[in-house]
Amino acid sequence: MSLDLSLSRILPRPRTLLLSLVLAVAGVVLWHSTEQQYRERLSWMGVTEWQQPSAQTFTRVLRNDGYLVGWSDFRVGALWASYTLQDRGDVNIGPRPDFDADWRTLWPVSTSSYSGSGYDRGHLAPNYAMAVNGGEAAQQDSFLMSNMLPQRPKLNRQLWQRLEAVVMDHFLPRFGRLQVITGPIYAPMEWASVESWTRLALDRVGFIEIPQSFYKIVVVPGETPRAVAFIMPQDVQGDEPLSDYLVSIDEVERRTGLNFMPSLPPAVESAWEATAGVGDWNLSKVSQLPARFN
DNA sequence: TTTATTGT
Repeated sequence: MSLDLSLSRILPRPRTLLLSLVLAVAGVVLWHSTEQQYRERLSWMGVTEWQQPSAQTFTRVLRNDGYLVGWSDFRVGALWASYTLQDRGDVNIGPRPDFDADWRTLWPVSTSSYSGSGYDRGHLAPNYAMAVNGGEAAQQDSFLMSNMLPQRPKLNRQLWQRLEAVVMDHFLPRFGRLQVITGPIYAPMEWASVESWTRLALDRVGFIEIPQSFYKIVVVPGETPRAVAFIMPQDVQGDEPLSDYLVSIDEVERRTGLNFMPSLPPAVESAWEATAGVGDWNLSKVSQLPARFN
């Protein structure tokens, strides 16, 4: 008896091969369209893009319960977090969960990576907003380390906390629905400067690059959408008026290189170009509200 | 605890 090792015995029959291919393609198409639907639900008018894509700007979109994160393997940190909020009235939220490592980042960012650094683990998509809007699963996901960036305590616990509280306590009840995009701004990289390289190599918490400042964009979806944006630096006292940090969305795009809400009609976008705070946000009323913690 | 770390 001889052993038949000819290819025809090993390879599937042409018909089987074709069927497998068709199923594989159908699977990919289905997965892609499902993933698109998830992403669109969490980001009104399109997922954040780069103005000029390059190897350095490579971003992976991590989908979570309640929010999306654009993860940069180059910075070892998120470049943006995006979520939509719906006013749900008074909701009791569960206890504050523990921080959790996220294996998808590939880089080892553990829950103790920030220890002794002098920086807080600052949420991009906030615990409270995620808990109210998306329930327990979203709240738990908001504690993934991929949703954290190094923030100075006075920024995280005071100025930034006040901004997050205003979004939930004033903007959301008033407008009913919001699109929020938030993330870091890094010092511009000058390729010819030794200082720039030194900072890139050393100004880190573990592997994570330390941002210079943070932005938050808040939009009321609609045909003539309102928009407001802030950029807040690391070094603040915490009790400054929020309105001191008002910027236009265009300014945030210039400083990040990102293109937010890429599907917006050009007319709407150009209306936002130079204006900080399109429409009335009643900032004078909320700008000086105190921090919850001191 | 609508933010967190430190230290016990």
